[in-house]
Amino acid sequence: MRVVFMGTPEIAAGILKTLIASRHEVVGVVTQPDKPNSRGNGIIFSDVKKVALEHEIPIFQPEKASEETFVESIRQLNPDIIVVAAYGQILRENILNLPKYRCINVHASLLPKYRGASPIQWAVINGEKETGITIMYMEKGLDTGDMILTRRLELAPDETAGSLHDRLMELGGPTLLEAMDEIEAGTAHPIPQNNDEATYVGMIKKSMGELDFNNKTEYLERLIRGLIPWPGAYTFINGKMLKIWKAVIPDGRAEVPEETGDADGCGTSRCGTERIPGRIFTYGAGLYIETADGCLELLEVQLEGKKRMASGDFLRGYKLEEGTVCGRKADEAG
RNA sequence: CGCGGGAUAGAGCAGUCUGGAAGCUCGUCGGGCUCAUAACCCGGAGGUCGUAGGUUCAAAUCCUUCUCCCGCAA
Repeated sequence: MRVVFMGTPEIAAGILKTLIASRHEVVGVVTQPDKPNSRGNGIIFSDVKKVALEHEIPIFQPEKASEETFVESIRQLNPDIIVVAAYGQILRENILNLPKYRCINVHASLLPKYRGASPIQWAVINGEKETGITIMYMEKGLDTGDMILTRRLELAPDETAGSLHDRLMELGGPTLLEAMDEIEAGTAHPIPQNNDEATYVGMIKKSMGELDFNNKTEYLERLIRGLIPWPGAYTFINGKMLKIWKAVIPDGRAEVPEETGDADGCGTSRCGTERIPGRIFTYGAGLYIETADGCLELLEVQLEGKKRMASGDFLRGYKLEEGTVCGRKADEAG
């Protein structure tokens, strides 16, 4: 089939690669406009654009995908189908109804759950046991179209959004090709989504990564995994940002053994009786931080301006004073 | 030219302001001690102080250039 592909980030780029390697002909690629580089000068291309450049496929970067001039240029490519994966813009009917086989979408969740922009992260944060890829027809609503194909995937106990992203990216390509085969052969049997079971997730914001240690250990540990590699979970230590790249629940326990002398849930006797969420301390060779109901062991951290490193390395160079409490540097303003 | 931090032994850092013998905590190697240990003791190896120039009797340190890494803001 003649395919126009629309997508932007890495997961879309991975699916595009699979598509290019298949028997289908990718006649055009649509991606978000270039953005200024994060630091210094220059601009940065989307991952999808890089792949398209490598394979010398025509690239379109409209500010708005509903622009009539853009729609017309897609029409002239005469695609049989348009494949969309994490493009980042809402498509209107002037695009949706353009190709013979319409537009299909690769979505990284088991719809109707986790409709929206960040299904991968939330699957991790919510501690889901499984997630997957759904291929569906697109319609006007947000991720509401009829489902063509679903593939499931089990989450590992230490799954991060990054690792899950990679696995879903691998799963997404073949699933897409399979669905396209069915569509072309006329054997696809799209089934409508049960809207009553639908859930929505919005875009991940940077501020979501600021840890509130008044939460439970279990939740914090999942949140940290769900925000890797972006934006990353963080707190503040002595006014400086401390990113937490990897943390575990000590001994796999989150519950506080009550009325014991060392009731901190870590099996340590360091916390004493008074609980101060956010207090950071060392015990043996480990680095820990207190939460509402126990403590987290920090394994990999990154101080503002530094590289990420194992907590042991961090401790070797950082003068950690006893009783230091991490958290917002609120009182500095006065 | 958006703001800022950084580059010193395999790792993490101090030393730079106030120029004057290359240090610390670990790791590593060898030896010792112990029923035992993330234990302790003794000893060793390992660095053109990111690059290129300049100032100076003397530069990790002061001046200039370049490269690379990172945080923030977008």
